[in-house]
Amino acid sequence: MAKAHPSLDPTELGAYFALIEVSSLLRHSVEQQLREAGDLSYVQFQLLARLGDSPAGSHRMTDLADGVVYSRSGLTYQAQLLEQRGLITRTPSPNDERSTSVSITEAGRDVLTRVFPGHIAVLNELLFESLSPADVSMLGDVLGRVRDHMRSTPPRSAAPRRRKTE
Amino acid sequence: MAKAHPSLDPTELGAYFALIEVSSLLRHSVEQQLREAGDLSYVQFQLLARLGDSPAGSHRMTDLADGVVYSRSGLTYQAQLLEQRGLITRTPSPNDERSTSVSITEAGRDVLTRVFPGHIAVLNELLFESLSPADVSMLGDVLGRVRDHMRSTPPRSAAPRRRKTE
DNA sequence: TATTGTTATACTCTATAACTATA
DNA sequence: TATAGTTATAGAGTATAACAATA
Repeated sequence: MAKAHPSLDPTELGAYFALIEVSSLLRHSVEQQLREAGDLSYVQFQLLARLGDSPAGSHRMTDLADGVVYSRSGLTYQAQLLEQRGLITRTPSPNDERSTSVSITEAGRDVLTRVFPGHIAVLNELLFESLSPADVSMLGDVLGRVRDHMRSTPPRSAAPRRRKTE
Repeated sequence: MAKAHPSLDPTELGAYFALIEVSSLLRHSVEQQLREAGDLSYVQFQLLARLGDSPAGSHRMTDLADGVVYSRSGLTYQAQLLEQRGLITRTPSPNDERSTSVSITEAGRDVLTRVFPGHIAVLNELLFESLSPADVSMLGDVLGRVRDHMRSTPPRSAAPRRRKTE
């Protein structure tokens, strides 16, 4: 809920600005690296990484859209691009014919492998270099809590899709 | 898979993922609010807010581009939109005829005033509600340090990112 | 009827390069 | 020559709504 009179104290303002600025700069650098190293947009990278992390190497479209904060049509668009490049495959799900099962291919894994080192290098350079292990730990803890809170808060405006438990 | 590469420990990975996810979700909600409340993109809001914060209510284009992490042409585009709506004015700088001085108008301040409450409400709802004052303080401190570090490294002008010293 | 996903479409945003003008 | 800014352009990405197919 919102406070009675909306205002932020300087500490909150500072945290907000820092968060926005850091994430913008980081995102920008990372996107550049991904584009150069593997001709991937950040969303495409996220999709591949998520599939690569999955034990089965596959997910349903809806699960992917949920994880990446996307409209389903946007996800379809990105999936088409990845499929055209042979980095993923899409097949109807056996259990539920409505669903599409998305799987990462060997070529997809290769691209991930090619892209990871530079990706990590950017993160180390920009994000972790100026932080102590304790800083990193706290950051993950605090932001993790925020994320859980955000995920549990239903979006205020039209979002007719429900999230399913994995 | 290659394993001789620098990798991230689970803590770092968690912090990174949380940062990306939180900033994405926050950005998404904030953009929606700004669009609904004042028909502003986030960049336009940033520009107006920056001008509104300035004592003189004006800045040079270059300073604005610097602050918002933008290409100059992108800034020109956004400034045109804001000027068409009468929210800012652009005039040649007196001292240096090459420069353009951008000023916020009364209408621009009105839009900011109209948009702020909802903006802050979203921040409170999504970001601050799940955090203690100490968390907020720590977040601002740590991310502030990261930002300073990022800012002190060469901007994303041209040079492709390399791991090794040049 | 509700859900999953695709398509059609229209639009916003962003970056690069060429350009003008001032310093 | 270098800097400040604009323009022209072109492409990528996104969301909305209509649609088809399955549950």
